[in-house]
Amino acid sequence: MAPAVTSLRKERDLKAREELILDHARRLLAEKGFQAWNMEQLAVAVEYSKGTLYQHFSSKEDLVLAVASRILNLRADLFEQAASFKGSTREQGRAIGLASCVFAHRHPDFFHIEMMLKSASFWEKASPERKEAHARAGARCWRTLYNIIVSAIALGDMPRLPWSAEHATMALISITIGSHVVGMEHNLRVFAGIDNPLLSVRLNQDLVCDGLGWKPLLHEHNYAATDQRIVSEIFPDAAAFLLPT
Amino acid sequence: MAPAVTSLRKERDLKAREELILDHARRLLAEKGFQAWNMEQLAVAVEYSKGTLYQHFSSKEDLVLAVASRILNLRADLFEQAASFKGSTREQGRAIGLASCVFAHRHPDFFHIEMMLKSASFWEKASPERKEAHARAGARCWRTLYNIIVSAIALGDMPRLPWSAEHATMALISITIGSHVVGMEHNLRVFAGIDNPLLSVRLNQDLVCDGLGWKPLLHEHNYAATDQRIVSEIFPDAAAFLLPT
DNA sequence: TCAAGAAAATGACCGTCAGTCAAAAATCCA
DNA sequence: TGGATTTTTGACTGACGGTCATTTTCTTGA
Repeated sequence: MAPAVTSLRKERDLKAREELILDHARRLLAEKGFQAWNMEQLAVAVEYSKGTLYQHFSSKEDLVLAVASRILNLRADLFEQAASFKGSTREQGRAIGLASCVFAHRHPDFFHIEMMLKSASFWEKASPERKEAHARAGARCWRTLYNIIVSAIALGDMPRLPWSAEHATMALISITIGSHVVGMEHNLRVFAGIDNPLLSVRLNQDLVCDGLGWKPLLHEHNYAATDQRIVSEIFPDAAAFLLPT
Repeated sequence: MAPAVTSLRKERDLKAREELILDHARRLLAEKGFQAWNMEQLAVAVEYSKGTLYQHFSSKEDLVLAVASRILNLRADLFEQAASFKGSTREQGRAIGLASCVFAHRHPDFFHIEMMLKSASFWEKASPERKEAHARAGARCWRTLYNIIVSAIALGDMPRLPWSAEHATMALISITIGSHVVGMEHNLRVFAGIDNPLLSVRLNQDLVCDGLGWKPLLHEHNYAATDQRIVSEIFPDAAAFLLPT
């Protein structure tokens, strides 16, 4: 058996190489999508052979899922930062809404990867460990919003009925995902005369929050001021596209 | 030059063969998804050669897009039927909401095809004609809902501000698509304890309609009775899964 | 320092499949 | 009927994901 000190270094090296592979894979995904590159090209880029790639990932899909999970964790990070905003529960919910826009702006390529994950035979080609890791990352996002909504109900900011906290969470996630999907659709944007898709996402989130009766309602509070605070306190570098000029 | 009568028959035969191909392709898509069948298998199924398939469709993606457009037109048919419901504008909107559920129930496999269309390099492999046909089918769905919302605003059922009819349409489409996407996500369903995804779709649609201030609001009207009427008058065979037992 | 054994890296090779095209078959027309 | 035209065919090509026998590198103990 190998000395513990040696095997630890090896493990570290292995982890570093995996990161290297993921970095390059992510770049290729952003630049070319899924089809327009192959494992040989990735191998050349990272300066290892194809066989070595397959020691880290069981398939191309498995690799892409790993990239997706890493980016999804970045989203969860943003959500958790947003949730730390000091204000009413609805303001905290709004901060998460802004976080989803910051994320979309920082990772515009991720949208297509996410759509890919929902389609096709992606999941049956991925390894169980990666699937679980992805589920965990998704759960982080879910939980962050869910906790705020539970607080909102407990504090009386949101009426108890007729929706459970779980369903309110799902509604907000649904409108956010749906708005992003529709916002990417070129034709619909033309029909609806939408030039700033992220603005539509936020308007739609407001709509659902009001529909849920989440107080203070849109017309009861100056949310433009809230947005100012959220941006300056949490996403200072995102002011350019989140706040009206 | 060939006689007109002959070339007409040929055109008809060609069209019939295209339908045959589309029927079988659709079956394969429903049974196996996109990857797990190939053009050779389809050729055997329709009893023509692979080369003949490529006289109708420029690529596998082109063929799948044609299938998708055909199904999307079926959805537009349902929407137009729903829009003919006699009632308030919000009731008509609700009828379209139910139509989207009827569609999801009749074509459960279509969801994955639609997601595929949003991802990857699908569009660059499809022919311009098929892309345009698909855009037309999408526009039919959009327009049906849009017209009702324009009426709603004109009649004062929906406040003029702060959302345009276009944006209200987009919001309802977004919540519908988003709810379907989330409803398909197994993990989220477990988290949220959702056993009937279609019910969530409808609840979320209600949420947005209320958020839009579309009168009569949910608590101002007995929509269970409306649902009864919509189902009996427009979707009589869908009572089993649309109405509470 | 070295040799033997263990572990890791490699890339030639395999099977599959979308898409092509020259040859064959079918159809048309004078 | 036979030659010209159109349509159909399926063998072939190139590309790619994935494998595994061979080679290279590293570890260990004397």
